[in-house]
Amino acid sequence: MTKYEKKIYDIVNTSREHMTAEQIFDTLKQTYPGVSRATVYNNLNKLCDVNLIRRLSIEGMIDRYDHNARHDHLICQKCKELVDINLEDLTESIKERLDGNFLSYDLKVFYICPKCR
Amino acid sequence: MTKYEKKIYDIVNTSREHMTAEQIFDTLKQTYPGVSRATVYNNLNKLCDVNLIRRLSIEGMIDRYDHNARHDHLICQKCKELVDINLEDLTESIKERLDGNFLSYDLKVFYICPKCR
DNA sequence: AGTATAGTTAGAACAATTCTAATTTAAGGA
DNA sequence: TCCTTAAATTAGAATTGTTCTAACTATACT
Repeated sequence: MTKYEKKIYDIVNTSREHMTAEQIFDTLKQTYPGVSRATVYNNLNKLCDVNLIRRLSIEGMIDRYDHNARHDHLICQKCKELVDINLEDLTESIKERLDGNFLSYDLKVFYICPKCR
Repeated sequence: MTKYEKKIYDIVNTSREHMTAEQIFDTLKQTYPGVSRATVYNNLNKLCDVNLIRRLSIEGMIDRYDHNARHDHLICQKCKELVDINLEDLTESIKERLDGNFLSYDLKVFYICPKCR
């Protein structure tokens, strides 16, 4: 792991804020002012490929990056606010269904948040 | 519903192929050669807003549009091939958890497809 | 018919991400 | 330590899916 890869991994894992690439870029600049956007994207892609972090693609919003501990997401359909939620772990039941042939899953729940109701 | 809205709805509902906006545009041109891309996007957005169709945002691929009957998706992490799958319906258990405050959910399962194994 | 409203159009604009080619850094011998 | 090669990083151009804009058209309602 290069210093950038490590630092980006740390930023994503420490934050509980579902950061965008741009926010990660800004944060990284505090430590390495000369860093380039391309480095951020390169390393984010690398980290996602090896499943060290998780990319969140949600309709109508740009990609966000999240730590990889098992959890689900709750998204307000109006304001798009995104919060963590822990629903029942489906790993075993999906594994069974797919004959063990399974990598990960991603569960998003849409609702209207208290503020928007 | 305008003729375009209706036709776009039909195209998405008839296809079992998770079409992109561009593919829908091409198909629509067969019936209405003069149609504009903006019309396709406008109507797709409208149809998604009222939940008549479903937008699929999956990391690393462009948005696709799908009929809205309850089903889940299986995605190959290598080749990104996308297929339908029907896993256990989580609606009731999520509703319970959120005190009825719930719109819909979206479950994606990542695996390596037979071709890529 | 006349007027307001909604829908459509072409293409410019935008923004997130990827690409490119040059440069820098790191790693592993000799 | 120096040399060589591979890997990582850089700046900014390019790409691309999508939205925006302003003009135009169709539709619906008095």
